[in-house]
Amino acid sequence: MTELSKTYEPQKMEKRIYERWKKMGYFHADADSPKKPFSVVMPPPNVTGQLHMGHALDNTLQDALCRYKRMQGYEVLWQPGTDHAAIATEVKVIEKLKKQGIEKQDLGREGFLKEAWAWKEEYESRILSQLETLGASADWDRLRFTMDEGCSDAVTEVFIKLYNKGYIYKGSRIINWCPVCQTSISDAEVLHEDQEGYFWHINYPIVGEEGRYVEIATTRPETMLGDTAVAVNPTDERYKDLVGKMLKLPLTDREIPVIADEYVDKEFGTGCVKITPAHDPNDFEVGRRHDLPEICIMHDDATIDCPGSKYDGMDRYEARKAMVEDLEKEGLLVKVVPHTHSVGIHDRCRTTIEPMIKPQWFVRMDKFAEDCRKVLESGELRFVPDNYSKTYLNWVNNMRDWCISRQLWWGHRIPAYYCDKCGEIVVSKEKPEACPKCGCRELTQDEDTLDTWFSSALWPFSTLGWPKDTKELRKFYPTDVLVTGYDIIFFWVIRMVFSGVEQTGKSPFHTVLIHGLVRDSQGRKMSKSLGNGIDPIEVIDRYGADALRGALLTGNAPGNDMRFYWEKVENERNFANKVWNAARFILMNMDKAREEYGAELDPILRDAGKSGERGAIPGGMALELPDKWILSRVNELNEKIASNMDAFELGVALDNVTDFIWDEYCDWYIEMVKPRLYGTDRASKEAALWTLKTVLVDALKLLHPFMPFITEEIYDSLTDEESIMISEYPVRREDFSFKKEEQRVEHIKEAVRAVRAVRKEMNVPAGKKAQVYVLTNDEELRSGLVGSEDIFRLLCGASGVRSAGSADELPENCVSSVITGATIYMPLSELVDTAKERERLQSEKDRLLAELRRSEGMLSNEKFLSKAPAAKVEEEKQKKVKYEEMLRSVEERLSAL
RNA sequence: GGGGUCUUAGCUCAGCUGGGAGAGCAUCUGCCUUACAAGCAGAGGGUCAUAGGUUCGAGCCCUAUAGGCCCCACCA
Repeated sequence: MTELSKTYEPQKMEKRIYERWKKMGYFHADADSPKKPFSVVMPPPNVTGQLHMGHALDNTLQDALCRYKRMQGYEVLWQPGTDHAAIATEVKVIEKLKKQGIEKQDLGREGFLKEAWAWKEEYESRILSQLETLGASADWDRLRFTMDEGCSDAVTEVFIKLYNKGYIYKGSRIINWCPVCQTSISDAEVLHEDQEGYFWHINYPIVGEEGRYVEIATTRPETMLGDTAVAVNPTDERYKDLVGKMLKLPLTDREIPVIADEYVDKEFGTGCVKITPAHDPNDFEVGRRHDLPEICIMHDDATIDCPGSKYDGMDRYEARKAMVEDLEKEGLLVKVVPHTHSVGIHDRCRTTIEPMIKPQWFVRMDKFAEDCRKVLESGELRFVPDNYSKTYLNWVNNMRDWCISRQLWWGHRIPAYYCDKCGEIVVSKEKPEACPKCGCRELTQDEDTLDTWFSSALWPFSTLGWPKDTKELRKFYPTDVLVTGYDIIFFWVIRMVFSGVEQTGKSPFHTVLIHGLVRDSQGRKMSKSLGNGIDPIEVIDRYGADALRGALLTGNAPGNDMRFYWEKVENERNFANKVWNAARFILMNMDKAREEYGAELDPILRDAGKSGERGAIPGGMALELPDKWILSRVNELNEKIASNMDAFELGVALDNVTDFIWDEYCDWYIEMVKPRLYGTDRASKEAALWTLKTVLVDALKLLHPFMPFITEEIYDSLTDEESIMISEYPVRREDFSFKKEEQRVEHIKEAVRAVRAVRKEMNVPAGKKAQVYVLTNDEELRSGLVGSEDIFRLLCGASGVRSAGSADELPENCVSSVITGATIYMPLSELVDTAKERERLQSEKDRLLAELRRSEGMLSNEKFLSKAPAAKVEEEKQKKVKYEEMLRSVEERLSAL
């Protein structure tokens, strides 16, 4: 047990608590445990980066789920790890070396990799410690890295299997080339951006027909050096006679044919398209159909590769300018029309992609797309919220072969070897002794590495030891929930799904919980270039991890974007402070009671809040009305929160817990109980203290998945248990259900609110006490209200509560308020303003009349009576009776004035 | 071009299978009441984008329209 400090200072406790959890081994998952498993793999953060708001949200969600399941008695595995982030890391290391005046090539492959590993060690530890600051309860003993030995084995294994089954092939295709990163990238890594550009209309002279031209339009004139044809639509009457003729390609001495192809849109541009098979994906297809030569005219850095030409060596844009000028000089430039078109850029460095033909490795997608569809349709895989199934299918239905080779050093090297003599390809784990075809003993490994996502695709099972048959795999695979943002459904989720199905026969998880982006307060994406990102660690330093977690989860629906507001964090911190002070209040009063009654009280208070029999209401405990009310309320809450959690409505769950603690527990229950704590009735005091503790313990447990630190700190002070992290999640229990009392207290609350409102409206000074009279026919209600005199004294400045049998028994000049089943009167003669009072009653009357009209309208509608459910009709009838009664009271009161 | 999604109080957003419009912040008015001013109490504020339809009943379901956002797509 620790003493609670006077003020809530998260900075002083969070680290200490986290270290203790770690030391106690609470995060560790035991593969031999008999408990039911619950497993989640952490989306591995890149070793290049640091924690941003997206990570904070993603990991808070996972942590909340894991903590919840752990308390419910599951053997929880939250599998953490990091990703080598091939391109991103390689680029960063290159930049770092450049600053030291070193080029990547100078170091050679081995030397460069050494630098990269050093980088990884440094940045990995940084992001991991940031996750700890957030409170992540991941099993750090099982930390993995996409390039560690086991994960690398899995990568090789999968590559070889897929190759042998024919799902991986090598071929010369047109791929996306990044001239800055100097590597191929997959379609998924290309962003399309609309850019302002031009249409250059150029005349290509027809050979042998002096003065006749074909006018083509292009957005990229520099590629004409690689043109090997001009295409027209076969049905285009305008150009029918041209098909088969040759054109002189300007700025060169080459001649190219006019061909006919369906691909050409007659309506667009001039209807004539220059075909550059080596630098445009569509032209590539056309070229293959017509068996055209593929002339590559660019180096890897996007400078022109055209020996003998004046443009050789120029940058692509420099060449464009020079060529346009030359065309103009030759009189071949017809016109220049402004035109916005979509340009492909690399998502990492935003460089304009250059389509190039290169020999690359690909994964065939048709079968895997089918696998992806199947697991969704069978229900083996589902998305929360469900509408992301559509996004997923949309992707799956449009999948093209996946280019997996990268011209990088940092990554998994492709396990393919080439015979130096005959060129035979051998795919194998180890370098073969000799070429199986020609027997040559000289073989060279492929220089390329694999796309980062190739290894992350295996993450759910490679981290559990696959391809070995480990007990971890048997216990925790397939995993339960994958938590991630909608932005990487394609990059990652889909690839994990088909990899899992292919390698293990199962979807790697049954539920994908999708969350949105954390945006800035103006709704913009947080980004480095805008400089509008907010560092989660800074938020934690100022307000604590609990407050940040609360701010990220509260009121947020799955799949929706959210905005970050400091005010939200502040509000969560205020809530934490509220909980803190409520706990202090209870501890204080328990201490006082102990001083008063000695250790006799201990057995009762010790067991309050325990689960099962020990926490049951002690025999002889004199629970009072408010005690039963709050016990009943928390009992219902326990059930409600669990069902919210099970439905992944974490935002709603947190809101409900917050409302309960702040409003019902603090503002009502604690206030109602104060007179008893300050009084001398021992039995009453005991009941109050027992209830205060019991309810607080349950509420803390419900709150723990969201705010782990503060709940642990208080739990530690309040109970003799080891840790809230391993305590039992509260469940509904019959002995805490008090339906009738719940209703009674709701009436008292209504009465208290009515008295407060009237006093406020009448400007009754806060200190002035006034008698409260209750007029009602409801015997039970009367005794309930009169019996709660103390509550009224404390909560709404009443000097007492008396019952009046009839209006005659009331003092002169009362102010009144009609509530459900009763009218409340206060003799405030010197303050009563009859006109004002009449006005208030009149508006109350109008409100009731409107309610009655609505109610009567429904009840006189025969269709409603015949078609609506009986319970609904009955409910409406009761409302009508209630309103009629209230209306009568208001009218009586009006006529009395 | 295809697909998705949103439009609810001044602002940011909840509103789960259709059954009397909610929260936080902001605003206004009182309170330093011995757990908490990082607090308490009270109040104002919405034709739920528009138009139709289904239904006894629509913020919620269907159709169309307007506007916003996102994703995908090879139109030179």
